[in-house]
Parts: sequence; structure tokens; C-alpha cells
Amino acid sequence: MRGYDKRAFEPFAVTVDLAVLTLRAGALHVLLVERGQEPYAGRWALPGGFLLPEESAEEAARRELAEETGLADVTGLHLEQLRTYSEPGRDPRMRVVSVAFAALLPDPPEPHGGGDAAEARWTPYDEARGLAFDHDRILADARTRVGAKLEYTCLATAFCPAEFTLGELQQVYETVWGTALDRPNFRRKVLATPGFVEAVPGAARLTGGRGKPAAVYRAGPATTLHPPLLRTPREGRPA
Amino acid sequence: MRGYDKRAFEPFAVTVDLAVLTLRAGALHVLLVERGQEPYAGRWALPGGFLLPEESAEEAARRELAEETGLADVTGLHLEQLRTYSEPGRDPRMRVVSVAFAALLPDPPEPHGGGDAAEARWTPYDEARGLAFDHDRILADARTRVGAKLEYTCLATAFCPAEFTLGELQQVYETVWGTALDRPNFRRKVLATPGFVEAVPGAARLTGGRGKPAAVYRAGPATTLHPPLLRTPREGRPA
DNA sequence: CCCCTTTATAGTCGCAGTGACCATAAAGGG
DNA sequence: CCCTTTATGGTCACTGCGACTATAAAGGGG
Repeated sequence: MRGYDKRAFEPFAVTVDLAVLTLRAGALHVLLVERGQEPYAGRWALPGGFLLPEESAEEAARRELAEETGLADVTGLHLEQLRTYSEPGRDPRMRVVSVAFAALLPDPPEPHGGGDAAEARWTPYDEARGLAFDHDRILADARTRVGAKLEYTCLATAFCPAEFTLGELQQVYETVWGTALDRPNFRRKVLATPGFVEAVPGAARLTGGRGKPAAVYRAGPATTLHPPLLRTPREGRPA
Repeated sequence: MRGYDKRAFEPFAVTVDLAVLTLRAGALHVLLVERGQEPYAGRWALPGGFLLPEESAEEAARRELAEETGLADVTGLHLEQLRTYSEPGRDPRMRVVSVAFAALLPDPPEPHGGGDAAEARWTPYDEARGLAFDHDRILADARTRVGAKLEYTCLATAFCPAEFTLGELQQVYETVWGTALDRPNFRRKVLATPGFVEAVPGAARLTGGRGKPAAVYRAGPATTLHPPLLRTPREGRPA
């Protein structure tokens, strides 16, 4: 099996599946599409599609992401390969190998159905169950991966718009992890990490309509967090 | 592209590629095979092969691992999916999508050539350059991944035999990371992590032929390291 | 046999990071 | 004018860890 023998291999269909995650109203949401055909007709599924003959999985994922979200520019968005799902029975009709990606969006636009007529919708993560194929597992893997990478990378800013407050950044951690963080300590940790965030001079913004206006920051050049921001939860969210 | 349309997709060849890593004589080694056919005939490459019609990528990887190493039982070995490489030009003859894995072996057996006649050899990591296809990159990604997982998981024991000393475990970190660690501090950290290692009662072994015999440990049930064992190197290796 | 080297193990000291607090500043609402 | 809300600044103590010293247990060379 070491050399390539034209009689030795079977052709497979190769697709990409996308777990497009965002934060809406303080809750993690995922972009789902309603399937119009069998199998799993009428069921919700992760967006995705087949690789074109001359594109890589990353290119296919970014193309699908643009189609499904309707965003004109998806070049700045965080797109990350999760893993590949290749169990023989995962598609009841034929052998499909799927490369899964996680995409992180800041401000979520309302999805339009893309090129075809199927409906696309932002769904709270907790309500996204019973998806088609093995998409429940892919979605769970995406959340696990993103939650873990929040600990030791600067990934959290990918959920935020270009300018954000530290309270909004903290909400990213609290929402994805499902835990409450101490605000002064979070602030101290973020500001002590060189290159995580950069202050926007003179800018301040009211966040909840009340209270002192918060300073505004931008994402810095750093990508990793040393030392990491460990997930050590208090009991529950007081809010 | 959302539904499956039989006219909408191209079939691809799907392979698995394995970065089989081990420690020999205090250096990281990788299992390479010599290619017997074009393209890249005579060049060294990572072992791998095509998916069979009724197996997953994980099953194919474990099958290839058994064939290439000649080990009868590869069920206990650590096998981990790295990522999938799908750039259109990565195989000059046809479109091949490859799912890459990293495998970690404790005591390295001499490889026999497996089912076919091509040569297989353990090669020091630093000398494994100029591999066929994009295998240089896959191998580099494997080392990066393994090095990172040593920080926050108990993966290091996968490089050790069933019973090992703390000095041998420390050598795993030092070899993969290329840094020197303080022996008492390493010992304190490992023993303070519940479930990382378990003492084998009454067992002791001479390691270098000289010096005090070291206590013997087994891998414990823990899989993650909280808090992590951060890579903060001293200048260079004194040895 | 003694001493030196080598390896393993035990312990100490001080600093950095952080969790748990408390206090103050600056906004809006009644 | 006071209360609530949010942001920000600071303290204190504990933990984990890097750096380092000391002791124990083996073999080697004279």
C-alpha cells in the first residue's frame, strides 16, 4: 500500500463542514441550514459542500462561509481546521469524507440563504441538537476546541468587532466557558499580556446604557497567551 | 452546494500519512520509507496509504502503523489525527487528499519493510529533510503538535515503556522540546499532578549504569495536566 | 578500602501570578 | 440627591515554580 497503484484505491467524495460560531445576546450561536433533500430532509445541518476540483479544503471552507453568511469579505475571519470525519457509515448514500472547520464571527449578520433556496438560521448552541449526519459531534468538537484555545491563545478577539471593551471580551470567555470571571482580575490578566489588546486612545463607550463608559481596545499582534488564562470556574454565574 | 448532487462533486483519492515518532538514544526519530516508484522514486517519505472502501481514516492509520512497524499489537499506541492536507498540487499525478496522523512509540523495534519490498528506517528528526510530497510540512506539524501537547497533557508517557523512571520521563520533555529541565523541579511537578504517574512499589532500576537506582513508575489514569507544565527553557543543554 | 564521580531524591528561599476581596470613579434613573 | 450600574484601581494572601543546596546510594579508579 505504499506506492500509488491505480488499482489499489477507491474514489471518495470529499466535503467540508463548517461550525460557524458567534455570540448573540450573550449566548453562543451556530449557523445552521435546513436540508431540502434526502437524506435528513427537513433536518438542520452544518453548512458545507463538496470540494471543487481545483481548490483546497481551506478554500472550499472560505467559499462556503461567504456563501452562507452573505458576507462580502470573509478574509479576516478566523477559520480553523478541526479534524476529518471519515467513518464509512456517516452518509447513508455513499462514502463521504468530510473536513470540518470552525469559523468565528464577531458581529453576526442575518444569513440569507445563499445561492440556493434552503433556509439558514442562527441557532443557540444549546438548542442545536439532532442535526443531520454526524454534525452533532462535529459541533461539540468545535465548541471543545474553541473553549480550549481561549485558554492559551488570543482567539477571543475573533468573536469581537474591531473595537471592543474589556467587558465584552470577558463576556466571550464567560459565554464560551459557561463560567463567571472576576472582572478586576480578568482586566489585570489581559492588560498584563503584551500584545493581547491595544488601547484606542481617547475612545470610550457606554456598554449597558448605564454605568461608567468603558475604554475601547483593539486586538493586538499577539496570538498566544503565556502564561495561559486557565479555566478555574467559580460556582455559577451570578447574573 | 448544500445538498448532495451527483453531478456536483468530483471524486478524490484519500490517503493517510503517518508521522511515527519515537525516542532513540536521546534523540527524536521518525519512521521513514523509501519510495520505490514515481513520483519521488528513491526519496524518503512518511509511511501511509490509501483508505480501503470500508474503513475510517483512523482504522487505515492503525493498519498502516502495524504494517510498517511490524508490531503485532498496536492497540495501545497513541495515535492522533493531525490535520488534513488537500492542496490541489500536493501529488503531481492526481488529486489526493491526505489525512495525517501522529503516532508515538515507546521502545522502537527495527522496522521490517512490511508487505512490500521498500525499505523502512528510523531517521533522526533533524536529518529527515527533503521528504517526498509535502511530508516535510506534515512532519514539522507533527512535532509542533506533540511538543505543545506535552505542556498540557500526560502524553509524554506514550514515549515511555510500561515502566519507566522519572529521569526517562524527563528526557522525553527535554528531547522533544530541545531544552534542559531542572531535575528536582520536574520531579516535584510530576508527583504533584494526581494521576500522572503511579509508583511501582519496591521497584528500582539503574539507569546510566552508575549512580543511585531510580524508583520505577507507571503511567497513571490522568490525561490532562492542570495546571500545565510550561515550556520555559534555560539557555542550552549542559549535556 | 577510600574517595571521587554520577545519578536520584529531599528540602529551602524568594518571586510572580492569581483568586478573593475592597474601594473609588463615572455614568443614568427615580 | 441618592441609588444602581458599570468600569477601574488597588490590597492581601496563597500557590506554583525557578534557582539552588544538601543528602543518599550506586560504581570506578587509585
